[in-house]
Amino acid sequence: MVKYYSAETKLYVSVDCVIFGFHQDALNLLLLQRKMEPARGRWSLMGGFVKANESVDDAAKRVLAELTGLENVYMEQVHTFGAVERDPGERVVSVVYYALIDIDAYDKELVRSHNAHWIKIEEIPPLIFDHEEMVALAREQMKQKAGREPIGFNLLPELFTLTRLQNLYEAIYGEAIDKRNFRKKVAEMDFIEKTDKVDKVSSKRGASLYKFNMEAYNLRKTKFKL
Amino acid sequence: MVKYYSAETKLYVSVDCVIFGFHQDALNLLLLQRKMEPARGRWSLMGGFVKANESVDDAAKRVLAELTGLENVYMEQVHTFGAVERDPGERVVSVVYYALIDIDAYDKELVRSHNAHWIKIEEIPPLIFDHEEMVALAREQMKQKAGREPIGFNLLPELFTLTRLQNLYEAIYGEAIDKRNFRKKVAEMDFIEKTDKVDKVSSKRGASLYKFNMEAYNLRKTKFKL
DNA sequence: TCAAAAGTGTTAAGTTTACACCCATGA
DNA sequence: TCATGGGTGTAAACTTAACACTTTTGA
Repeated sequence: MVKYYSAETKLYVSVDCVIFGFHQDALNLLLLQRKMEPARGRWSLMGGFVKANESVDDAAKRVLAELTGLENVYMEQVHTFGAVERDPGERVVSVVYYALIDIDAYDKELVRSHNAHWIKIEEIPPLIFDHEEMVALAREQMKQKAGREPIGFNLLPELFTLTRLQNLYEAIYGEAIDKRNFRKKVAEMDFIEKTDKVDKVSSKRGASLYKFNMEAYNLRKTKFKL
Repeated sequence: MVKYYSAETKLYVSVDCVIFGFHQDALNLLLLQRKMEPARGRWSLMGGFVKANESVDDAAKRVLAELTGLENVYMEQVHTFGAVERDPGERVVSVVYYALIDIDAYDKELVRSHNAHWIKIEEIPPLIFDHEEMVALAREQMKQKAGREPIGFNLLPELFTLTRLQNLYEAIYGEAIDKRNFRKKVAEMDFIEKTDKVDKVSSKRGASLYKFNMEAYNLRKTKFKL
């Protein structure tokens, strides 16, 4: 291969993942205590370096899979952090992604072996480097997107009650939502389908279980707004 | 310095700039015909490599200044493109930014010397690599942001008529706007200030010139929506 | 005198918000 | 039987959209 750019500098490129889960009516992040230098023992996002033969997106998927064992997870690129001194070890440019996962479906052994823990988003400890800024940006972007596109369902199991869906959106927005107004909107979105199954765990009376029908959503290019 | 990451691969990191201008009631992009390999002679965005001692943001500012002579330009990071084969020369990860500039205020000699030209956004020729995708993303992001924050003024000179401002937003949205509704909204934003100056160029009758008062906007944290 | 752009209010439609009670069930 | 969460409709406030004519002036 011809080397056109040989006069230029190469840099380390990493990915960092802001991994959202929904647990006990609160958003949680999967954070880990570093087992490597620099900053051993301190809290950080899950990250890793981009390799020569993989795309940046693939690196993010790989890093997420290394931690959770999950594939085909909903991920979005958030922002690239490129300050010279952001990593006190060496110069690293980091591309941040967020991932939305169903908190009941991941490889718990793998997560434990990485020294990772789910932490409520309001109780996040100080993070290394610029990771707090990454979290803040990812959270804001996820919030915006969740209001306009049906990505929140990635945080729920396939079947969910309307109360659970409402609690999810309350956690995302950080504010209470009126129950009747919320259900009115959901009722207008016919790709949020009522099943004939009933959840008897969360209440005595039982609540209908719903599911999100992605095909129906894509087909009719329906409006989404929650 | 301790080399923590020496087992990892380094990559070329570049920045590419989608440079918007507003000319003849249309959005324009500043594009150049490459004078270097690979893809010599074909149209592309202005780009450059990130150096070891500069942040990625600074690289974008430098690259923009190299082409236009302008500093303190409004810029936003858009997205990072990281496919392995995106640049057929060598592996390059590119961070894309957009810039909004007043099309009357730039160094025309510098632009000419780079073989760059303003091209109406509806008449953009085929671009190299993934640059068309970069333009599409930048345009969409700029459009979203322009509706919620007062960034459009960066595309205008300090003084402008309301008709010109409306034409700008029509170009950004790609659709006509009702004149009375538009002026009603503008009138409610007291940080868009009427001056006692009048523009006699665009009409015989003369139109009042307005200016955007950034301090007033920041101070009152006013709502913006156009 | 007329062409060309500036400027100006009102009404209808649609969207968003606020709000309170009955229902079904298991403990 | 009662405590708990499930489920339901309406009216007011606000926002957005549609729409047409008069004014000024230089050519």
